[in-house]
Amino acid sequence: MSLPADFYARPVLEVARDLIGCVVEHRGVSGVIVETEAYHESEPACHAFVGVTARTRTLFGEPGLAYVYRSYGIHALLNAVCEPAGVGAAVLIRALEPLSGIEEMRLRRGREGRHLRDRDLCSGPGKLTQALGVELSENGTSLLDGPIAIRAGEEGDRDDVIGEDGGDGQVAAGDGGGTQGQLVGQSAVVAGTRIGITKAVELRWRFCAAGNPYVSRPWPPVS
DNA sequence: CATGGGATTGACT
DNA sequence: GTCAATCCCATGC
Repeated sequence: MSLPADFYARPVLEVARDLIGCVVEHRGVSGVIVETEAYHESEPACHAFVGVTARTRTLFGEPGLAYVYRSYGIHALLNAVCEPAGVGAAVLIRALEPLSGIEEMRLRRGREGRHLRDRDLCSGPGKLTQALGVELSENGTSLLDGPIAIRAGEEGDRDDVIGEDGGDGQVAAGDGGGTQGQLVGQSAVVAGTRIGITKAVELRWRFCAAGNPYVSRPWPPVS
């Protein structure tokens, strides 16, 4: 069962957090979402910041649509459109923990895929679309009953978010740094700053499964 | 119509 | 650590 439209028709930050632990399936392979980022029309890092254009049309569409666009002229990046229709917002899927069809993922990752560890197959937004076989032409398709499916994970509630704070941008002081890798079941989620953007860099709108080795980059940063 | 800048990755020094 | 690849489209003249 795919997640319903109501799931996506909520504030994009909630959806981004709740998608951690959910499962994406496409063309015979699947993986658990371990990293997401939220984007909203109210902040300049979001494509929808400029309003409705040919490029951003999907972003302003129905919640539960797939927004797929080309990044750096090379990669396809996969997003889930959120909030009510008319509001430009989406969650970028940034990393997966491969679940099924791993050999197929290796093939789709090309020559190099054969030599990769499982943890490197989907550890980035461009890598996972290649491993899943997601293409630009799937922009605007439905995540509810289209070619790309997202369903709830096996785990139950995952309400506790580590690292959220009063909004002053400080990282919650890492409890000595040594316990970051301790999993509290699968439910712990850490919030941090988004990657690869130049605007609104201070917003901590990135969410990762705490201590999960399949994320694109660790949080907190290893400086 | 010309230009510039990416929500990245992999190869290379 | 640096850097090129590559293309869509928003912006400005």
